[in-house]
Amino acid sequence: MNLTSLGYALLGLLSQQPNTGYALRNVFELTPMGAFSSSPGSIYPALDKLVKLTLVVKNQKLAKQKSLYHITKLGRSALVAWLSQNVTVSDVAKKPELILLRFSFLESINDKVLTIGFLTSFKIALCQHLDYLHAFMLSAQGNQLSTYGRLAMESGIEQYQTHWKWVEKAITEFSEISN
Amino acid sequence: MNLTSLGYALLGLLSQQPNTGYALRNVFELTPMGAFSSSPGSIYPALDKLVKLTLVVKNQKLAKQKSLYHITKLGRSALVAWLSQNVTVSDVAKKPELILLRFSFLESINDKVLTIGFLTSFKIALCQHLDYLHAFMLSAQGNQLSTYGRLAMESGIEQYQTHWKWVEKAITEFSEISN
DNA sequence: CCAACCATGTAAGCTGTTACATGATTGA
DNA sequence: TCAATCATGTAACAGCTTACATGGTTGG
Repeated sequence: MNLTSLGYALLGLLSQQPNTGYALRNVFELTPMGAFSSSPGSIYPALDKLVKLTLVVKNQKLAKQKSLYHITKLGRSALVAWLSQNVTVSDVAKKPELILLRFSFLESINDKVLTIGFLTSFKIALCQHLDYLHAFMLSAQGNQLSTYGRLAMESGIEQYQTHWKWVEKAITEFSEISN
Repeated sequence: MNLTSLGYALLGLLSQQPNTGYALRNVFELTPMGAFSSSPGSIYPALDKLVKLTLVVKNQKLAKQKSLYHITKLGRSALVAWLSQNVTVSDVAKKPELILLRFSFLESINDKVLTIGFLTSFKIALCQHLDYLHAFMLSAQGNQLSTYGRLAMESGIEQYQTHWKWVEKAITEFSEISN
């Protein structure tokens, strides 16, 4: 059951509450989730695909020409499967923005142990990737970097360090929450 | 002359030195530029397109079955046009990773004024986007965030703040460099 | 000589983009 | 009533992914 990022984003939003296609478009249009496309040409076909896979159902209950999408049990389990995967070094290196999206959808499951496990895997992957970046800086290729290249590398490293501090803070917050 | 991110990435790498398709693949495979696909099915068609647009030329000088790509004057001017654009809020919100890529390619031009202008536009766009995110947190939607949503938002804000500190540092470094 | 790697290419299929198109509802 | 916005769709096209395919070169 492999969906695209957009498919999972829609599934995650529908796990929070049933919604119309138009309202989902507005989430991408008007909130900080703006990295996803809000064009009808992407949203409606993506929703159609979720319906075809029976991960969501389409209810025509509202005013004509307006339909609500609900997540199904199968959809919820597909979402949980996606959210439960440990964060890998590849996730950190290639699609860091998806990690925070997955984290925010973990709210729908609201399982303290699962959340802390997720954050811990994120932390480990960050450590590994930071090790790789530091090693790269010390390698032959790293040594011949110009001012531009060095500054760009430093920017990347600072970003991951910021993530690392955040993850520490987040783990602490969840560890302190009553079960 | 609108290329995809991959097209610009290849053009930028070729502005540094002529290279083979295979070597370019290895850049995406083996260095921190790993967010781009290194598969032959993406690289070779993208290079073909650059050749068709006469932004690069293909030289069969080396051992048979191995060919070098060189950037042309037209290619260099297309790259400069891309790099010279001011960073917008939309760039910051939707594709932050491209901003640092563009910065690192500014090395090929090596123009202090242009570089500082680029960094300044980045800084301004960051300020605007941070204002937007803070306003969102204080809005009705921001106030009803759960622990998960709030932490995810904080992560985003911290990332942009880290960029802001980096940009301040980078501007200072370039301002101090002898002309 | 054989495995591993170098080096390039192509074809099928899916996704997303852009642009266009339609009709309903709401507020001035 | 008229414009703006709500709400959904579709068709053409470009791009990337995956998988497959081919042949050259190098080192043990």
